[in-house]
Amino acid sequence: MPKDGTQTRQRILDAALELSLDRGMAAASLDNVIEKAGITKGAFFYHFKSKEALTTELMRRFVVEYHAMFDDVTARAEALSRDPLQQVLMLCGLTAEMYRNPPDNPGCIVASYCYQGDLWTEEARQIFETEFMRWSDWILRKLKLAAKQTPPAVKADLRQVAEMFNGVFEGAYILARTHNDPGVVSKQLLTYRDLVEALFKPR
Amino acid sequence: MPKDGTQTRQRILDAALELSLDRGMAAASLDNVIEKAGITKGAFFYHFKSKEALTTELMRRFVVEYHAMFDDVTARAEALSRDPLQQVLMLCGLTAEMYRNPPDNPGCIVASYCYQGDLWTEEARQIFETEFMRWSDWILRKLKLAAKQTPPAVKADLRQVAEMFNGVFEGAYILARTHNDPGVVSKQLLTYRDLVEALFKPR
DNA sequence: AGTTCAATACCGACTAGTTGGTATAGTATG
DNA sequence: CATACTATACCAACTAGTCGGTATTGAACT
Repeated sequence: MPKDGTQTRQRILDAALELSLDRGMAAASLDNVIEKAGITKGAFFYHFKSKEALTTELMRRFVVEYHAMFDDVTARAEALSRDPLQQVLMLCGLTAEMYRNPPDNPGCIVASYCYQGDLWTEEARQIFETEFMRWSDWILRKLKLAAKQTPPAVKADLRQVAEMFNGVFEGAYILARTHNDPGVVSKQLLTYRDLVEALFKPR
Repeated sequence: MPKDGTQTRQRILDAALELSLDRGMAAASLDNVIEKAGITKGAFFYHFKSKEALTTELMRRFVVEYHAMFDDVTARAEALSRDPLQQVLMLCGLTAEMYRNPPDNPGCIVASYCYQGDLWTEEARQIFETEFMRWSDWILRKLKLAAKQTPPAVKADLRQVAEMFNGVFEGAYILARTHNDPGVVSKQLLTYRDLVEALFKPR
């Protein structure tokens, strides 16, 4: 049986993720990655054929994880209630719950990558768009069902309301950095939930 | 008439802003800036003593402009209505109006800078935080007045609702990039307005 | 009027160090 | 014995920043 290299590979990806959220992969050098991962140049190029290969792999890993989180959270929300509005509110609550003990400097690689010039390829864009739409499409479907039960308090573009989930999420990461308070991520998510609830409050 | 260097200085700043929003200043090289500004190395270092000086100056210029925008928009909102809730709704509407014809690839240097490692100094953080709070504090003050007139439809943290304005704003820039649609910035701002309106809809 | 002078605005070659990437020889591990 | 590395040397391109020089200007002096 050959030596297991998956650990080293993960270490490289973890280091790259950290650097992505700190300074962005365009500004991070391979030496930075190598040092943080505690390996050598040879090991790096054994696992990745180029820096670009690393960045795309990092993106893919994020999508897989985020996708799994979506499956988990939506499944739990749908199991907890039959009411579509309640399901949306729970999606927000459950996601917020995951950020109750946030990392020191929370961030999202989508936000990082989209300000990274050449790294922000059309392919990367589409992958992230697809992932975002998985969330917003689910929310939109539920909101439309909710609107049938209770007409919204004001006329609002439900698609934009649904997409705002992702927007608030990404925006909250930025607020977390400007206010130096990782806690705002969950607080913003919960406040978004409250606003959606208000929109569908019977009158 | 003496030779005017302020034009060149502006060209450098404009080029740096564009590069900031494209790939971030940490990844942008001075050669990039120089080429985009159509000048030479000598000219650059005549106007700025270092790359860091450029980035801080860029930040300062942004704050001055954003500050002016705040003064303008809040003054107009307060002139158009005496009702605090209406003033908040108008702030959103007027800001959204400014993004009806958005640039090709809208972005914010706050979002860019906070993922720029060393460039994201404590000083920069505080400057941006102060600027964000100017907006959210104004909104919060108005929302508290509105809450006295009409109790909110749901119990919500008004401070978080106020801060969400900045969050939605920044988040919308990211959505604009992932969806490749500059129009979402104004749409998100208007949707935030609708949600705030729903929160204070009399029942 | 012409000459001198200094300040401003700018040019572009140069340097020391860093970048992503290659190469190669050797070592440890299952 | 293949896999998974370490260590080191190397490369061309690029990095931020320096430096000596130059062109243009207005004002002071003759």
